[in-house]
Amino acid sequence: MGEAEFLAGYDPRDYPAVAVTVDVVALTIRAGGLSVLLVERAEHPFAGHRALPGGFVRDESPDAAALRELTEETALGRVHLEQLRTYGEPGRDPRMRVFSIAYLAFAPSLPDPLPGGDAAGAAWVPVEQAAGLAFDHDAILADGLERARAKLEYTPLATAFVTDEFTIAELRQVYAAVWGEDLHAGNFHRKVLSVPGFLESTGAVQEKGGERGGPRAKLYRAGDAKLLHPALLRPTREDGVR
Amino acid sequence: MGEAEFLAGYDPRDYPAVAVTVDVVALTIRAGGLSVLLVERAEHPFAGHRALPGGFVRDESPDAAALRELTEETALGRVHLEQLRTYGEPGRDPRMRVFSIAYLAFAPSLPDPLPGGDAAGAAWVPVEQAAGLAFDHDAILADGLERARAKLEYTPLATAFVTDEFTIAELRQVYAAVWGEDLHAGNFHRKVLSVPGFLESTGAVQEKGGERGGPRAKLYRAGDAKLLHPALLRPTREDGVR
DNA sequence: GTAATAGTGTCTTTGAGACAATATGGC
DNA sequence: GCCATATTGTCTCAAAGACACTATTAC
Repeated sequence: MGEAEFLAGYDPRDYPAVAVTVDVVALTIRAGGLSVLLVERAEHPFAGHRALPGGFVRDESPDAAALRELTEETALGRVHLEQLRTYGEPGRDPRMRVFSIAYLAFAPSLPDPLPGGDAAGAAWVPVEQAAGLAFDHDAILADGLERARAKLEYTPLATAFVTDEFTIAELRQVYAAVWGEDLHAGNFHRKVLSVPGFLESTGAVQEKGGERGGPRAKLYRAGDAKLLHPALLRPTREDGVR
Repeated sequence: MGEAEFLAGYDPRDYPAVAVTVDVVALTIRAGGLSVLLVERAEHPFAGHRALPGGFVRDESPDAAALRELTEETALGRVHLEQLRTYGEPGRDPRMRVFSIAYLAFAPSLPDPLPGGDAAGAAWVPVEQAAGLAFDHDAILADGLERARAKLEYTPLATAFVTDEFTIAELRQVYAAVWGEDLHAGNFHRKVLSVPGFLESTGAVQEKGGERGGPRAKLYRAGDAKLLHPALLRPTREDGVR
């Protein structure tokens, strides 16, 4: 049997029906805290519950589906999007077998969009208040947060949370918000500048100093490094995480 | 409409047919080199081509499906299995829309199984000879190798490649095989012993010294650390990977 | 005995982190 | 002037890596 005949005799309906969706953990920094984009579900199942934005994958790549779902909910500019992992336990959706390809998105802080998309009310919610989500979205969010915390260590992804030109203090606040720990300003300053390719000076300084005074900080752009060497390690948890 | 009526009126056949499979990048060390488990496809599409072992996900979790496909091809003992990522570009399988959840597996070196499973001939193939695979499996393999190399740095996963009790030299050969670089024996020895929870002494030594002489090495077991602190970093590529 | 290998010692360089000092600019 | 903040300086300690050395055992 050649491949042509094989394909002609092939009926996809012979296989049990499954669905594939994407769900997006979209993170941004708002008011100094890490926030996640959530929607309120209008339909069953879990009507009325909050959930991660997402939907069925159409005739498109999963990456494209994730970007489409994200821009349906909120107007994002530059956004970093990467695949997180896939969740497919039987029974995670009561309707049918659903596999969800989860994505992680980082976006610069947005003014205050509270986008009123077609899903009932999308909103940025501080991550510590995001619990009781629909389906297994609590677990997906937790995995996404852990991935984000780890990626800040050895990649320049913190720059995805800030505007094109930023100060080192703004970058430090990103690390502090994601890791949930304050970092020593002086040591952080010297360290990020010592990593080749992480930051690139614009030569300019801020228009004004801080709200309560202080010198005007220099402005930087993201450099061309894809990995940070040496890495910025998180302050040692009990050192020797068993 | 309540949830019960909703589910009653729900016909999965209303959705376009898609399939979900798992594909496994199973790695082991053989004759000092890193090898991957490949099968020869008996059926269209790509009949006669080599491919990663895999198959459809049944009424089971994706993790269980990956383990089942792996044990169908070869008798493995202890094996580490983790999800890699999901591949779902339209057109990656000519039959229908297929999403493949890829897994990464590490197994201790096996005597010489060349398992004769039901797929035509499964075999361990040195990774540098594994090219021209079916579907997008070349890319999946490349992603799996990169993940494996990175995970050796900050997790104790190298111990998944050796037997329960092992010498530090055996562990070093795992690193050398996966990273493709020789490591300094003395420094490696001191380093792995300095990482809390990585290795645990058994108190015993090898029965015999090396084939060409030398002292009998002490034996170790994997410790209880889940992360290595400090990490074992790869020898600096051009430092500052841009 | 010879050669290969396990394990240890030592030294240098780099980087992380604690802390201090200086300079700037909003109020 | 006052005070918060940006930036730089200094010191200490940990760790990576180069290299050398000793001890052990197969042949």
